[in-house]
Amino acid sequence: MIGLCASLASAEGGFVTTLADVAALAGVAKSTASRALGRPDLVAPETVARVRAAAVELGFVPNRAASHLARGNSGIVALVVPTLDNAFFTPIIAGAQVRARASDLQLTVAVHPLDDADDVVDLGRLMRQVDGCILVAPRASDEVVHEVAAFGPTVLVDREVAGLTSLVADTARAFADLSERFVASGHRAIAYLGGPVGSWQDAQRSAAIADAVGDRATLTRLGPFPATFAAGVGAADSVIASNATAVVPYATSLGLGLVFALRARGISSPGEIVVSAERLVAEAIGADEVPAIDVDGDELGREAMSALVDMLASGLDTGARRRLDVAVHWPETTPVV
Amino acid sequence: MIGLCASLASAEGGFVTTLADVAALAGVAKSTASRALGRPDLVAPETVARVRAAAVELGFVPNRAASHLARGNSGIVALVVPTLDNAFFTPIIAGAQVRARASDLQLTVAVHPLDDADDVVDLGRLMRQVDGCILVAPRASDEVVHEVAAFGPTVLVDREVAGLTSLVADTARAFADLSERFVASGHRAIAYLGGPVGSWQDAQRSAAIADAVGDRATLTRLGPFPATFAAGVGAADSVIASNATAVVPYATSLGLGLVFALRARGISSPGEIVVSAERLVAEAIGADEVPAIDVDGDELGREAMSALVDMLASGLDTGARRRLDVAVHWPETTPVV
DNA sequence: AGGGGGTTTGCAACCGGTTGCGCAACCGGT
DNA sequence: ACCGGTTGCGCAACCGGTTGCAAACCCCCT
Repeated sequence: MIGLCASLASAEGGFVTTLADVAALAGVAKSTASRALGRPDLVAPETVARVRAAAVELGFVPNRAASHLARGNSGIVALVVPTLDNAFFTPIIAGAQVRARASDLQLTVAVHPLDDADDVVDLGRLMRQVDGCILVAPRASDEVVHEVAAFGPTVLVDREVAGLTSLVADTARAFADLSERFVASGHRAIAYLGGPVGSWQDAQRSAAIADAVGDRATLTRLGPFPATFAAGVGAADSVIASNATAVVPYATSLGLGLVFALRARGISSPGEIVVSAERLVAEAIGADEVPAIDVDGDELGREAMSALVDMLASGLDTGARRRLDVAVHWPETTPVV
Repeated sequence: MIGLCASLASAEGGFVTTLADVAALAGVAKSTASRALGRPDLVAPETVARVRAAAVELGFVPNRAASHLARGNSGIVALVVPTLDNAFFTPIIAGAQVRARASDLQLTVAVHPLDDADDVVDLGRLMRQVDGCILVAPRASDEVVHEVAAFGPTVLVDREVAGLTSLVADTARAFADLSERFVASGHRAIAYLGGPVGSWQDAQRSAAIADAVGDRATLTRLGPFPATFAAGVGAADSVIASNATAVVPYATSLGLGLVFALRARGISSPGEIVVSAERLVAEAIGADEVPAIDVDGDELGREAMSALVDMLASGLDTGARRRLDVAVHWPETTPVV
């Protein structure tokens, strides 16, 4: 802890050791100590060793504020998510957090739906304070995304926009895979529960499924629906009306709601209607026989942060687009028509 | 954004304005400008106005690193949670985040189960870098909590330890309330699904329920259980064996698992067995007739951060314990025995 | 022996707010 | 008009790393 008032400082052991102390103990100049710790390649190995030993002995912890002031950066990166109420985002945060700490960066999580262009002003203020940003903005318009990205180094997550570096979970591919298998195991009527209006992923997934199914089965696209449990419950009737025997829901919560509502109507799932799910939910439902996808949100966050760190280190934004595989779990016991 | 390399800086409008610029424009010394902005009571009102105007005109954003360096603090507070996989913690994070930003503090979320004394060392390193800490450590031992708190200003959440400032949701009180009402509406066999070993809240809740029920009904305490869906499923048999007509589960996920398993066995809930729930889950189950509690995690986080901010500002740790009311939702339609 | 190139190290000037101290102007009171 | 007491403001010294620049030194080659 730093700079506490007396009553609080009492909890604190002793004084803060500075780089100057380390340098003194090692018998070198402050500058040499700094380089020995930060860029050892510029200093004689023997000196590096001495300085390191001194640092360890004194329990030296560099003062971030001083470092950032001198380097002219903030050491903070922002992670912008639309909401915390969706279980899809929290693992991303956790993953990004871990990777950020590994690179000694502070992560600041900003909750911003960004569905409204006004938010950009707010966000702009925040962005002036950070070195870079990971943007999870599934529903923002391309323009808004561009505006935000213009503030500085930005990595987009789960969404692609021309010219910007992005990292997406290839859920569309996984959904295509699922529908393909549904068709292959005899299903002739498939329904896709579409996601929220304007969702980039929804467009991708919808297209991928249509492509995969082709004319080998009828595909009913329902929606758009918000990614909520309630919406899933509400979708049950249209699903039944569609006569689909297999359903691929846009989101976890949507599917869970549907399964719930179907069961309430006496329709077993899996059984009469197979609803694909997300791995964790499949486990929760207690059903091993549910086809499921497994998006590794943690990896998504980690890799996005990696990309941002690289960007910050190299100083250039390659605009690269990367897609992460999404595992598909296809149980032996999946009902066949 | 600060300090970008050329290719990235291109995205950036112009130069960073410093306090010196503001001072120059206002025609005062840097020191006066600093005071005008930070401690207006020390400066002539007319001067304050001029400086403020200059600051606005130049779009001045103070450099945090410089400020922290000069003041000798870090502007960072840590929020330690045992895991992110539990929906109980995320609203706390969100609430704390909001309040922290309002006080211009960075929040760094550290995931630390703290069930192992070794973690303290890790955490110690982190704590040297921050101004204070909010600790959510439901299962850590009192000793470990004390050790962590010794690092600096600390606010405990959802747990009380002698001598430390804490803020808890009075779930125990709510649980007592629930059991009381169960008894009043005729239930004569009540079960409590206990939480994880060593949980402070579990001890509180268990005791509060026992106290509330007294000898007016039989109370079966089951557990300990981890706060997971699976554990809830697994608890179904013992619940049935207990002949309880009303169940109060320690945690949301535990109750959800139980309801699921009961339904799978053809036992309706609510109906034959009433399982109390958490408001959001009750909604999800689609059952308005479920007695539910409503812990405002957001408020918990917000108020905890408030307490920490006060502590930091005043410089003294009062060791105050505060309890937040937990709302109890008791539907008209709750089954009566 | 003299000179070139490379490495190692120290000096000192930053980075941009904050704050102790001192000077000056201004107050009402005698 | 003189004086102790405010009040308002500026000077300059910090806070603690970082880095450009140049000095000192090494090895090797001509």
